[in-house]
Amino acid sequence: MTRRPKIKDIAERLGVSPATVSRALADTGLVAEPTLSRIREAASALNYRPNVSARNLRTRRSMAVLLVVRDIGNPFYLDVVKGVEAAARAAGYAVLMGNAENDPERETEYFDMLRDGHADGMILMTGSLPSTPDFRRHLSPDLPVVVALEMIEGVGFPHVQIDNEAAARQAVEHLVGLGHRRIAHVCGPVPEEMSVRRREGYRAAMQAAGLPIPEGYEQRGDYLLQSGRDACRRLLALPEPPTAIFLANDEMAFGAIHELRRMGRDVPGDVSVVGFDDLYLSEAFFPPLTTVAQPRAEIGRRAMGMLLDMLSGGPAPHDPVILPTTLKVRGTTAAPKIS
Amino acid sequence: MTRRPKIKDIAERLGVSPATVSRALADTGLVAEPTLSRIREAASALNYRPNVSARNLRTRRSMAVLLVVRDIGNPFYLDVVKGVEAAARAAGYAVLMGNAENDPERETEYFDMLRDGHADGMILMTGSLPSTPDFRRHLSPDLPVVVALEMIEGVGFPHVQIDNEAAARQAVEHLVGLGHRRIAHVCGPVPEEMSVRRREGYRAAMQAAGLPIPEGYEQRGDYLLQSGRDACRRLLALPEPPTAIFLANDEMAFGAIHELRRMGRDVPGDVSVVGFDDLYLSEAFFPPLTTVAQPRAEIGRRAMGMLLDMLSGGPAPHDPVILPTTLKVRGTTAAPKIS
DNA sequence: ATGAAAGCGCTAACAC
DNA sequence: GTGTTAGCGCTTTCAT
Repeated sequence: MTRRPKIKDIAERLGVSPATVSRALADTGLVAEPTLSRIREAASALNYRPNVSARNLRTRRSMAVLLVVRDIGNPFYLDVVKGVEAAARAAGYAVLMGNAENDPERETEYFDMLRDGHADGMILMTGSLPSTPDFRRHLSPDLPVVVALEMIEGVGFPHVQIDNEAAARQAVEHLVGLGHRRIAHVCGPVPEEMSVRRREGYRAAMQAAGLPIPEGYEQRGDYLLQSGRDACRRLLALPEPPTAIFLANDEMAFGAIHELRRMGRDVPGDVSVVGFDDLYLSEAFFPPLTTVAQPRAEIGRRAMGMLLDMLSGGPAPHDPVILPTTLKVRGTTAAPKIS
Repeated sequence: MTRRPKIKDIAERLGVSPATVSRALADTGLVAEPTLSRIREAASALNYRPNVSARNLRTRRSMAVLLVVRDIGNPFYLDVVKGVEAAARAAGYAVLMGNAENDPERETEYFDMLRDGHADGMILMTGSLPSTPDFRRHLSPDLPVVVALEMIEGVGFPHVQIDNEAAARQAVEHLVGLGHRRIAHVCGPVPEEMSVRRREGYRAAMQAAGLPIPEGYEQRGDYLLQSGRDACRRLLALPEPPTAIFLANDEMAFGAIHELRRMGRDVPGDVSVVGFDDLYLSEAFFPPLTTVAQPRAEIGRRAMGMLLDMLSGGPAPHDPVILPTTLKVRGTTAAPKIS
């Protein structure tokens, strides 16, 4: 036997029909005992494996899902991907990797992959959708798509996410609670929804505490290390520099801490720093970073769970699933010096 | 039109044969101009996309590759995955995610996925293979499999990797060059090949420098943060504690630095630390970590490139591809205090 | 409980 | 340059 065995081979060997072999191997419970065992043994002996293309063609399903992230190289996604993978695996689905790189054209391609049968469903972790009319025309809210981490408004896909605004607010309240009054914020690339929400949380907390947001206290970043550094430098150059900085993600927070240190400031002695995301190893930094943790693996699992429900004919949930965040108070925040 | 269009629909609409449509859409250059354009336009108007299951069944290829890592949650793989994804994408291949979790059974499943047509080839980044006789029996060296990062001996798969021993040796030589004589090592989970090689590099460098390796100077770790901490504590409890520690990866190095700081030791003032891998953000630590960088994205690209060559009928390269590493001298290493 | 037959949608021989 | 035909390997009516 040099050729890969197919169902027909087993069937002929055993003098049964291909249909029976298929039924036996699929555990349908429709095949009676003497035959069942013989088929299983023969399949095992021949080291038979069903051809997935043939099966997919026939069943019109691929038993695969497509996971599309903004940047596969960003550690931020590690746990989410892990959660998705685990849930998919448990349900017998394979996971295809999608890397959008913030490129609308690529995103379109992933939607195409969905349509052409590469995958049965898609989990989208990009903050936006291509805006070409051609794309919009073919967009339907009952595509098997779940949006996770990010928000995409106006297309009716189910979401699983956190309350970014409330979480940011909590982070700033922590600083306020420590006695800080001069608190600055470095936001992400507004007007992206996530960046806006985190900034809104900052503003809400400041207002609730009756604190002003002086000119220059809101700096714009892009979630990368260098932008944290740059924003920090600008903040320290202010006539009244802040005693605390809340940055919209951990990576920028590391950049800021670096810059502070380079300029001879102690963290948290001179300036407190709070991040957002609780990256892998954020706790291992020195000092360990105070930050907002989101349940990333759980987000991945839930997103996959929702997708699986939709794929098995369930209705697309209309309300977004909001998962709780945790403020991790660690070593980069302290009371301000008496001034 | 409510149903998904198929080739036949286009063919009938245009009064040509399905074969012609297929050829036109596949850019075979076999269809002449009046027809060609009409077909393209019709396909575009109908928003036609070929069904991949049908195509895969017919062509006996899936145009997908399987990427299997030890732990998808480990940041170590980020750039490798990115490199693989980029190369695969450029060649028109999709990437399926495999997460072995050090479980031989799972690994077997991924080999099965290869056989059953889920993917045309596989990139393996696990250090070992299942050892069950059943698995070994069906193992052939001309499976389209490339091993990256790790080494798997005795099965004849092509490899792309770094010279772990030479790289480790270089790291230790750096410490020797700074004047250190009491240099300890925290290795990975020996007897895994990678851990062994890095340890051999340490030993070779010590021997070449005429330095002894006192009892207890070789500690065993498991590449995780906590084991770096623990090993460090044991090293400091030695009668003659080391002035420098070379750890087999960055994560353990962070653990060690943490522990050193907790015990009031300055890095690099009291103890120098060198890691291995140059993790994402290792440079952002304080002090920035001195470590060995390997060209991870390039490893991914090359592995994928080799796999593509094999898939297009090229011979499996017999000699492993060895990519160069770089010692990144940063802030955690300095000359020892005069003692 | 099993078999016969059809067909999923595509591409590749082979004709013309 | 285009059409005809067959068939990839499987699952699923429908019949018995």
